[in-house]
Amino acid sequence: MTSAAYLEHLNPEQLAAVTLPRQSALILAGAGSGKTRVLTTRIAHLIQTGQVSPGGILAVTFTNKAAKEMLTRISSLLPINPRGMWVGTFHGLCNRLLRAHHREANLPALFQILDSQDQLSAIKRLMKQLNIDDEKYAPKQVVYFINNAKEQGLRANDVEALDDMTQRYREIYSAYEQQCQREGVVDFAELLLRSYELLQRNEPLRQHYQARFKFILVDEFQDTSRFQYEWLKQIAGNENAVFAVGDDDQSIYAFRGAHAGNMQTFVREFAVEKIIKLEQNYRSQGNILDAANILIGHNSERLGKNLWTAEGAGEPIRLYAASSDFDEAQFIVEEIRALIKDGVAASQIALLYRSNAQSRVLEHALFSATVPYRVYGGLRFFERQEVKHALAYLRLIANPEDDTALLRVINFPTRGIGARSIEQLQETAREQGVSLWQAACKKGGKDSSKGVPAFVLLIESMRRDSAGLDLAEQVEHLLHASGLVAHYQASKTEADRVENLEELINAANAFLKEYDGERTEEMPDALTAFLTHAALEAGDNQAASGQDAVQLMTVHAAKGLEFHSVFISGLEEGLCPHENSMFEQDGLEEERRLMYVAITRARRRLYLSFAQSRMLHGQLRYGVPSRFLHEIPEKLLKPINAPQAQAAAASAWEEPRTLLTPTTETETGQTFRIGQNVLHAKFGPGVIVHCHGRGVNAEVEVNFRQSGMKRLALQYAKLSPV
DNA sequence: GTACTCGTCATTTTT
DNA sequence: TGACGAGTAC
Repeated sequence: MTSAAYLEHLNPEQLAAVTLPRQSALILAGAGSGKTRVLTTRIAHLIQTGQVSPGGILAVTFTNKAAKEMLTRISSLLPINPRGMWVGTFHGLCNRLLRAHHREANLPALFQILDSQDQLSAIKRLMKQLNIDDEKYAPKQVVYFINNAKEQGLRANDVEALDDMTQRYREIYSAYEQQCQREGVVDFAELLLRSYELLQRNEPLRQHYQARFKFILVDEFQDTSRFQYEWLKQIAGNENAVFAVGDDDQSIYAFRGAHAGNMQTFVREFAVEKIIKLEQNYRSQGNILDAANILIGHNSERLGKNLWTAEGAGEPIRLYAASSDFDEAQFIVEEIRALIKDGVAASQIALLYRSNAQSRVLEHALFSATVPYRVYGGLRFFERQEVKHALAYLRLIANPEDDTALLRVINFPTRGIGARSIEQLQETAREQGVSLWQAACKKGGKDSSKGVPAFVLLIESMRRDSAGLDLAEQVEHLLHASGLVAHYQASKTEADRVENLEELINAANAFLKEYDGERTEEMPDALTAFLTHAALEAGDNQAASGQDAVQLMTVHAAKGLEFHSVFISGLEEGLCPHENSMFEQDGLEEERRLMYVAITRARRRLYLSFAQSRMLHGQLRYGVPSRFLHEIPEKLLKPINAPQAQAAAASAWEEPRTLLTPTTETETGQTFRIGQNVLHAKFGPGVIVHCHGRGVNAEVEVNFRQSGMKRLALQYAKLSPV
């Protein structure tokens, strides 16, 4: 057979990547360079040429959406059943592994997954029980501590506690571990850690999977965390080929643990010989790419890459200097109307901003002008209060020992079980070392028409009555039996929640259809599968779809998307780059990457705008154009409202007075400034957060990556700039 | 239990 | 400015 059809129309680099022999490789895939295509075509190619059967493929993505798209595209290339392949998110794959080997992992067959909300409430509950002052130890901090420890592969016992605070945290962590184990629940971080430990401990199992997954492919490799990388290493073993696709310039998730440095580590540890760069861009026109290339060129920590296009330069980038945020919004709305009038679909116009708070003015202006729009972000379907309540009833049917679920609905809708009764239950449960459910059952007796005994009866009857029903019928039954529907129907303010409850029935139905098609040995029953699905995949980011509407979202949310026209608003110092980023390790470079991602979303037309004044936190703030605007060559920009915009573009960048970064000077004349990255002999890398005094009195406060905040006298401390 | 007030807080977010 | 949680009053 000559070259297969699916290999046609690939450029030489893409072709090289797709047909690479079995070896570990790094594909540096620039924005719009066809990375998903390369990934999916490679998988198809590997199978088609008989190098591997579907079962030998493991492909990891970061979002369920990406995983789904990958599967769809593979199916369109090959008439194979993709069931045998393991394609999914890290968490999804871990779940699959743990379901298949729950006994070896010391988990119940029907273990449930806690989402972030559930985890936080579990921690709050635990802390109340342990009588820990939540003023002194904020539950959110505790969650952070635990997740952070797990991300480093540490159990409570492994955490080194040098101070009282950490000691306390560790105690809570330990109690939390026990609580989860008792209830048969795992949080997101636990999925990873547990499956990692399982493979590490269980050699036959590890060898089994290492022998099975001959080809491992990772999407968005720059977004992997340190632990996810370790996880990959373990499942890959020494023999298998890891095909990592990523773009260090689009690494914008360091704040949630992404470690782009994994790319270099990967090259070293997997002895990567082939680094293939995909630099031809099929999305944007020349001027947009030039701006993006030059901007990102200001970053120092790069693997290096330059996007190019076979298309022409296209339109210039439009720059608008607004007098206020209000003015900026007005301008944008006018331009949008003009674009729509010119025939651009509203859904092909994106309005991007750095932080969600900025959307308000824009929404207001769009609304007033009756331009249809759609805002991304906010609560997702399975995170909604009413849906979580319904799911809690489902969870109780699946596993009554689930205390989190029980507490959520024991008195919702209200049925006269007050804080007092709940405390009593908790006390009994603790004394006897049993679940709340068991404590509730024991409480029975006297009057079973109300209170806790009635609740026990309710749950039991629900379980009995829904036994023969299919999933969707179960959901429907419980919605009514629990009184949830009646409760919301009776409410004046929350009646619209009923719709979402009805939607949940649809979701169950839809899930059932898919699930029946690929029932696997790992998933014992539809109910647990559905609950897992709900926890692992929180659903669409609201905003009613369907209508052709302008898309509003943060730059983060826009990653991976593309639009005919893009507006990047709020390009002011302090907003973009965000002021807080100055206190973070390599914060400015990450902000620049964010800007790079924003720019590369545009195919044809790009608008940049900033406002000289803006309402922020209820106060009027005067801003200075972002330094990123100055990094884009003037010749690419077309100032819309000269001379302000012209002046903004032309003037050389100066450190704005409002953000004037204080410096301090040592005796020896060495200067340090806020935001600077430094290296300490003992504490390692960190970033300067405050400066005080000068000469022999010079002091700095440094936020160290490992050891946190430290105050150092420069006279003694050995601090060197990085 | 619900409705109100007060105080606090304020990037980015997937699983 | 405005959203949210905690606490208080009925």
